[in-house]
Amino acid sequence: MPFCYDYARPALTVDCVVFGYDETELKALLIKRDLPPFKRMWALPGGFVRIDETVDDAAKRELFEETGLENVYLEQLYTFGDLHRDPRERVVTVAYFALVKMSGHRLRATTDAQDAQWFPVRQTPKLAFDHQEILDLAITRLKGKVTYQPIGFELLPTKFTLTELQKLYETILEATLDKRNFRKKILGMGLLEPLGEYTEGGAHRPAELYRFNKKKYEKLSKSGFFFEL
Amino acid sequence: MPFCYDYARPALTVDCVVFGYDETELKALLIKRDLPPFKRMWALPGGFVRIDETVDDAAKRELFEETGLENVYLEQLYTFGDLHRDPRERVVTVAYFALVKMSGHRLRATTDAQDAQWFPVRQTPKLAFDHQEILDLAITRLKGKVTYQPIGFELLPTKFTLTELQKLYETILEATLDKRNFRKKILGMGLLEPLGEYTEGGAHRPAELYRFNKKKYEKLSKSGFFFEL
DNA sequence: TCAAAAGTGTTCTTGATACACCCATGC
DNA sequence: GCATGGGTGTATCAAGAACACTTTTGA
Repeated sequence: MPFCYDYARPALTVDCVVFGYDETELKALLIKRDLPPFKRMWALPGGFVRIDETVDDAAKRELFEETGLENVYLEQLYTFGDLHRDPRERVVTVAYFALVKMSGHRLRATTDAQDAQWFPVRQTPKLAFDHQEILDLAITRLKGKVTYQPIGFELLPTKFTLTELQKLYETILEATLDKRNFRKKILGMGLLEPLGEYTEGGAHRPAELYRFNKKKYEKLSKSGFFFEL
Repeated sequence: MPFCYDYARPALTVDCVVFGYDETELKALLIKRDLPPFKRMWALPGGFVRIDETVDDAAKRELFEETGLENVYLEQLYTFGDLHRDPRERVVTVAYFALVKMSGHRLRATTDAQDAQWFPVRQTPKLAFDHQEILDLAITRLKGKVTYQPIGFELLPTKFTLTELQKLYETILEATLDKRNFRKKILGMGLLEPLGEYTEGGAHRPAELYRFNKKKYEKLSKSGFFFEL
């Protein structure tokens, strides 16, 4: 059933930059488009916002439909409203970025997507629409945010070693960090719980596993505590 | 000429939180609505995004049409996409915030607005739609941003004294600052040019006037300089 | 016994904070 | 000459940066 309006209105979509981390590299999840325009080209997962769902819900739904991911960290990034982003017609998109624990989620390609794959964020194929611009902004935002909000943990398994955590930060920040200073600072916040469990299997001393105490962070946060790396 | 679509699409609007500063207080510009819904209630200036203009342009246009302001600092804030923001129909709005030099602009109420007026940001009347939520987010953002980007100058006249600048920061941050430390830091960046001109008319020693050197900031910025208060 | 990563403290340097008096003007 | 806001420097303190060796394990 078609709908009619007095004035033409832009279409509204959502697109998600999904970040994952696989022990050495920061990756973004892309889907291969199954439909025109840009058929068979790689793009960010996304799609139209329905009339009866919030924009946030649309982002969650599209993410799930196109990649099978759910219950992930999702945050609004920016709204892209240039005129010719989409060759078909006027489309405004609200971009989101998501952080997922790669180890804990299984991908599946579904609706509208032939395929879904992880790419190193700095070595992606040519992307459809203005998705490269969106990806670049998401990387910048992640880089900026990770030092003053404890969102890095969303990219790691629940249990992790301090070295893994440090490598993650080094990867995102594209910088190297001093091991002792890093540990001093992060442990000094008192947000990491040592588990008394250790990695096994390396030809070297086992590393202790830690867990991020989110509840404690939220409590401290309310009483003025400020996470900063 | 009406337009038809296979699926109903949300309407898309822009809304602007316009900040001004009048020597003692941070203010927001509101308009009194001339049309339903919420007729005769105060609201943020804004309106529908046209099919042939970018979202940024829509924000500029609405700001100009409803308040007469142009050439002001304007930045995208957040997109609000809940279901029942507007009682008429589904409307998603892209919110912006603007910073204006109150002294240098004359207001005028025009299209869709009976009246436009400045209100202290923490003492606004009840607002239409979810505009209070938008205003609150804008205040938070301004507060967060002003310490690490030199946007405060957009709220002051081109020539200002250090005391005026300090008062501005104190107002936005809702905190008091130490005079000597403030001056040391801000002058230490080398972005303020002393003009050798002085205020006149007070029953006290005249204060030197300064100007913010935006070009110098942009140049330094590219070579890694980071503004921080 | 060797290789490989884990773990651990101290010194130095830098930037943040705290603080009080003299100056120029108008009335 | 006094009231008002403008302008200035130093000493202390806290946090960030730099830096090297010992421990534990598997092969």
